[in-house]
Amino acid sequence: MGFNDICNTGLGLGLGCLGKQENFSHPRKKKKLSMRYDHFLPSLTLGSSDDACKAYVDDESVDLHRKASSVSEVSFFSSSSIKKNINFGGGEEVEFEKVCARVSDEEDGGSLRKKLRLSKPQSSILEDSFKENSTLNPKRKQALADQLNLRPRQVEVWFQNRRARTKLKQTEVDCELLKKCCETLTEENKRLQEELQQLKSWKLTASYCMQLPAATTLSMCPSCERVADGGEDPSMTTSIAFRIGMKSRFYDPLSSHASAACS
DNA sequence: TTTCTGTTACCGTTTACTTCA
DNA sequence: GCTGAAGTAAACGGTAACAGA
Repeated sequence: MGFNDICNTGLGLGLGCLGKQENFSHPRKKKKLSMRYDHFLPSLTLGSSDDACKAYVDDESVDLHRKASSVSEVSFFSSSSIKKNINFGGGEEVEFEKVCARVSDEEDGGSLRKKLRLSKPQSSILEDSFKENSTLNPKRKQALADQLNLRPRQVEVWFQNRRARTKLKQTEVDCELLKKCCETLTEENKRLQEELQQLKSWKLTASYCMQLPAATTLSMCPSCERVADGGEDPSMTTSIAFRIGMKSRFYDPLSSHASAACS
């Protein structure tokens, strides 16, 4: 498939971006000028009557592709772009990216987004670097960009996205933890409510027993259901049970799943 | 010293694209 | 082959820190 086959290239040849080169590394500047990043890239535009086919001759990418690299299997513009070698004046052969825009409503003034897919070596190097330090300084950014044949801005964006992913994952983990904690507390609350009901009913029984001083009373722990000899003093039974109930209020569901009421 | 302006880095959100089931 | 969901690179708007005038 040839160049012309793809773009059905017409005769229009335009040089995009009249801005200065130094603007490229100043993302904030581009915002102030209300222009998309793409529009700052010096570009050759090959016009066609129907399709908007643009050829980007990004100074940076030209420079990048001059470099030979072990990780040069860069999957730039994977499906919607082709690479082509052309000769510039002095015969120097330069590889550049030619991106054929989709024919869409983005055509006038719209964005032409180029989807980059990082290769595995690139990703793993970035991952390794991220593990070392999740933030970038300019020197490190440039070094990585050089190493990976990417623009510093791409490295920066990758780190931003990576941090966002990490944060998202951590949020998910925290969410799961809180969910479990909530379930545990709900269960514990339910159990304590039942215990409270039992204690209330026991209190009634105890008051009844107090009217029968000679009677022997037994008490049963509502949690473990062990029967204890309430002994000689029925009022003690009540107070012990009450103390047990009080203690359970300080049960920490995160630190222990043991019965709170039985220690 | 304070204020203003420009630059840089980062974040949260959104968009556009790719991959995969 | 089509479609929707998930993943992700990139863009955008906002903010804060910092340096220099």
